[in-house]
Amino acid sequence: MSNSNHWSKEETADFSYTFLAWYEREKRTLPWRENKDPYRIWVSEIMLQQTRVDTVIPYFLNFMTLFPTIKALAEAPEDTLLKAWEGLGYYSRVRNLQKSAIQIMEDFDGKMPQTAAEISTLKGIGPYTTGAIASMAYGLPTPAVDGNVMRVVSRLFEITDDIAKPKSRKIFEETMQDIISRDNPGDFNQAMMDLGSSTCTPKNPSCNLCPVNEFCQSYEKGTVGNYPVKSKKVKAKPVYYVGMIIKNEKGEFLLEKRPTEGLLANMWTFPLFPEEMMTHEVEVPAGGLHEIASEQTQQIVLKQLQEAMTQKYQLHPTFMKRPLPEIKHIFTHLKWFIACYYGQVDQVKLTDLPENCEFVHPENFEKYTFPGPQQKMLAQYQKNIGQKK
DNA sequence: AATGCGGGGCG
DNA sequence: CGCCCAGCATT
Repeated sequence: MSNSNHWSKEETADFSYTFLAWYEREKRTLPWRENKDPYRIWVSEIMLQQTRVDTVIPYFLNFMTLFPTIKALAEAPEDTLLKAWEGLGYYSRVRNLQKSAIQIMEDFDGKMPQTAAEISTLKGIGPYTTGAIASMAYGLPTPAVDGNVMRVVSRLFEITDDIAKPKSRKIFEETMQDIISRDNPGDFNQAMMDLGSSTCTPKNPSCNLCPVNEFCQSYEKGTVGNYPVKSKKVKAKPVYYVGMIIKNEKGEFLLEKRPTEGLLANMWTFPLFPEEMMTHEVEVPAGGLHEIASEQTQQIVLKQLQEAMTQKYQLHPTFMKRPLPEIKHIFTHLKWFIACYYGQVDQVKLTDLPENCEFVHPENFEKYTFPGPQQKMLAQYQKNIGQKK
């Protein structure tokens, strides 16, 4: 965890002085830095979300020509607006921008609200953008914590909180709250972001050129490379299954016990088959098996289901034509997608079932351990089929 | 806490 | 070419 006391008053003042002097010398000339017009700052900050400065500049200039005021933005026709954003991506940003402009016309008398609390009520403005506008336009000492700032601050104070976790943002906001310049919070925030993009870069930071390296704890210790701590979200690997929900004439369901080792060991599920076994002859839509449009393709899949059931269980179910909507279940390292087919069998001959399989009545399900995916399959069945007769 | 949104840069 | 990036809203 982070320490809560960072620098003495003197060190804090010393840092601000050095840092702001550097910013004054080195800051880039950008169209939205010409003045402190809150509208310009707002639009630029929205455009800069997930978008590089060089990309934003021409869009910003064009946007300001087309919609020079909040009122003009609020009244802009949808197609003109979208056209002005074309190519920037994340189009909900521009829709929210206009929603907020309308909100400002109606609730704030056409003037940008001037407190952090009010600014943050606007659509598309979260914690970062609130801090950016409040500090840059109104001189409020509000942190504006984005990825750059978390990186810089984590190195300055050797903060080990994982910046990939949403709740870590709070730690960095508190740290910024402690060190932000009360005299010039807007430039302080912008200096943080400039430093992060120019010098205190993710890879190969230019510490020897850094204006504040004498304040940097990780630089002093030679541990800059350890920061920020950022967990890689190990992408859960997708695995596709077909689930068989087989009911016999006594109302019992076929359950299968999983192997004694490995994932979900010894737990019970409806039989699961790797999807490829059913679909090696067909193309599966992105949304899963239940989105197969062609009757013919469905028939091929059904035929494969039949063969699989015969081979493994000596059962000959009558299947529904389409599977239930695909179920998702996320493990740490795997993401299961299961398309369940419901089928009925007449035969009650149990002798041919494999040893790890049983027909079980729902009354007795509580005696069996069901893992998450099985709970979801069961719920999906009950929702779609279990009710109706 | 996890996911979708859309481009661009990078290996 | 696929992988990763990162604020915000939504769920």
